Amino acid sequence: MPELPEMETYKYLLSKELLGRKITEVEVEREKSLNISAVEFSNYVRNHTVTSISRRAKHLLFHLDSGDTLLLHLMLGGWMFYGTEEDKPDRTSQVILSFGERNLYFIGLRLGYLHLLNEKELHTRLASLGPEPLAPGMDEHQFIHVLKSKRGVLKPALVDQKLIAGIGNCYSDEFCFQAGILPFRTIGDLSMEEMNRLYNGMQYIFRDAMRLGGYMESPLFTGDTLTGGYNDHCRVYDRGGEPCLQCGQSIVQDELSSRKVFYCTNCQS
DNA sequence: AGGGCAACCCGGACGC
DNA sequence: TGCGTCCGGGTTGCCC
Repeated sequence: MPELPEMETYKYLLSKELLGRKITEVEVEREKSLNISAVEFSNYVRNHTVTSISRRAKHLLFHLDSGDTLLLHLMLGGWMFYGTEEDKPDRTSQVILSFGERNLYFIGLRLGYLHLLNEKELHTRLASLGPEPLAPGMDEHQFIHVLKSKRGVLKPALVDQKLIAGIGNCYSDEFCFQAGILPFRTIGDLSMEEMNRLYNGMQYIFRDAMRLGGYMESPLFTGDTLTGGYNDHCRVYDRGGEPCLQCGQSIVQDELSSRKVFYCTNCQS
């Protein structure tokens, strides 16, 4: 669900709102979303200031002036809303952080979580993640090097967070479509030219999706026109049975290592 | 090493 | 309207 471009959009918009602001109140509706008790969590977080917000893979990191970090993973279907009590969408939230009048609502955290970690714990938690797909060092040579370090089927490799971190079910299909490669191809069978196309597809799709605000369905706040701008731009994901926007042939919905997968057999080979 | 799979979790969509 | 049922899906860990 929320993947790199969606979290990057959250980071961009929330940074503008929250940097230097103090968390005035904490409300925990669902203790399981935390790694410590609700009382401890509140005591450690309340009256601390958000000094910066960063992203690592599909995680969002709220750095506090205490030196601790709130590590957020939205997993499936998690999302956020920032606004007043009246603006709040009619959904149950698991955690609410108040910044004076306005609140940051964490909604739809099922397997998702908001964990309070010190520097060491944070480092340990993120240690197994692979490199960022958009890091400066991730040029085509590095990408191909990383990809070829794994054998097996392409799509499972693309969504493997230990290999490259931040790609999920939707964008892996979009990269493959952009590159004209079927997602169930084997990595070892890909030519250099195809791997280059995959790299360029990843760069293009991710940058385009970030520019347009990702595919989250709900706005982050009232009047937010950025979030979700990419909703109608997916060309294969969740378009099973619909015509391919490039050739008109029906998009195939299939299953690959117990994941949904979408592709066009005419445009991809 | 890679593939397969169960477990985790529960709001909300859907059916009757 | 109201209640019961079941789905979704990233991640981890285990087994083969």
